[in-house]
Amino acid sequence: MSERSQSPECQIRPYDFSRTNPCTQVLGHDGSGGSAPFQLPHGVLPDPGLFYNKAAYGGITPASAQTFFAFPPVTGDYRGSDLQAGEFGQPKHWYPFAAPEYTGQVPGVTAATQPTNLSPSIAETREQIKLPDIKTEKDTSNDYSTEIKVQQYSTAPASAAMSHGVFYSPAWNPSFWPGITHITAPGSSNQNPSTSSASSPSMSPSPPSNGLPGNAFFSVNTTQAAAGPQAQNPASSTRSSGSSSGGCSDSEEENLSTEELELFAKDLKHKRITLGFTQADVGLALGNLYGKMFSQTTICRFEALQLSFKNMCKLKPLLQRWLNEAETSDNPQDMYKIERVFVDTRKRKRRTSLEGAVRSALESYFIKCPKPNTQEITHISDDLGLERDVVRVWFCNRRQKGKRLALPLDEECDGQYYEQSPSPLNMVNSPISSQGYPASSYHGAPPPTLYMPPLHRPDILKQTLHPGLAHPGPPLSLWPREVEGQLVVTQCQLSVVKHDHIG
DNA sequence: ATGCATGAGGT
DNA sequence: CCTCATGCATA
Repeated sequence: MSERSQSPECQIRPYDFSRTNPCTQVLGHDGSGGSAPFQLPHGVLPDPGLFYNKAAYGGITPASAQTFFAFPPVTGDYRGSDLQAGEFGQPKHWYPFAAPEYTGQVPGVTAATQPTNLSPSIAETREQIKLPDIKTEKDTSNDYSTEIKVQQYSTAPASAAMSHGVFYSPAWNPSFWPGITHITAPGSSNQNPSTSSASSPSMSPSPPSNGLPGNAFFSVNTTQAAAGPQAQNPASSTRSSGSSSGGCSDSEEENLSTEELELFAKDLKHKRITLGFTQADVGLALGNLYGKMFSQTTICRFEALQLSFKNMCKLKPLLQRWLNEAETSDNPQDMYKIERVFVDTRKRKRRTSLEGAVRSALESYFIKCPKPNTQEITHISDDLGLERDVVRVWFCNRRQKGKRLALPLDEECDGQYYEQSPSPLNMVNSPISSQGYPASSYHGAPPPTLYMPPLHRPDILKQTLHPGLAHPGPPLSLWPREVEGQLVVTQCQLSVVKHDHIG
């Protein structure tokens, strides 16, 4: 139970950065590098093994790197190949009534009824929910093809029914939020929007002993109406810088301040733990209560304030309600008694595990150019021996991460992303109103005009760059100049060059 | 807790 | 091809 063991506030604050300009630091390396600042990433990290003990990898030397992905255009769809095999991070049974497994233990829990002693039971539950690992990327390191043999968890043949996709409660359609207005759940139809919290059907209704929570959950859909109000569709949301109106239209709160969110997140975590729930439990509970479930990841990120402001606003109301109910309920357990959701059967691409050196290289590239164009991506991918898509996705994620971490809640550092800035190195002070938190407005934070590559946090930096690379040692790879003789004279590169001189 | 991935919705 | 929300898988 890792969860419960940690202190309510041991969470990390993603947004406490040092004022140091990472750019400067990093770039400083270039400068020090003198005339050879632009070595190719792999050149800079000749032997990953030196940095990481994972020598097992055999190191990704330029040479090996190329063969690293010898496989053909895997680009294809990873899914579909075995629609019915299923992915199995979790059991896929979903029973209209409680699933045997659950019922088995739930009763006990239900009977127990002591919020604080749920742990054991819950633990069990989770045990069951979680399934044995399936495979490790490392095992199959160079061979995607092998993945095809996938798992054969025979559980639910239901797969046929749904080609793929995650299934929320049967009655739910994914579109949930957008136009909740009047969805009618197959099973039930009693809506009572108004009393969202107090009357949540799933709260404690389920007969303690019998362990047939299923029913209770079905009615859940009703609540949906309640949860629905904020049916602002993500797309249209305006959340403009104003923040107040945009993202969260839920009747509950609109003018969430970063501070409020921060407090709430903390409160949530604390209470959640106190009540004996894990993040995953909460995610499931939300599904039971409001129809839309969330993963442990999301809950985790919420608590850690690692979601965009808009996203935080959107989720807060739900979590708030959950919290309210959880606190009031006699049987908080009911809230997490899950209705097992079908795990989608899509075949997900095997997660690429980027080796440390490669990651560092990417990081370096990122610093130089957070938004590489197609050509650049291609170059990078070639250079590192990665699939283009992997690189592309990496950058996407990197940017996203940057936004999440760089300016979450922390008033101080709002909006300075790389956002479009032609030259990240120019530290453009873009008024981005994209995903971050409402700028200033809240605490009159003076926006530091820094290029804030998400790495401005020492800790992050460290973890991202890895031990051996965090200091002015080996110049991190930078945009290669020897660009296979041509192309890539992009803004990014230009900026790099420019900066180079600076250094 | 976080890295990589997916997919919807937008240019 | 991007952003954004989100989640599986893994460290």
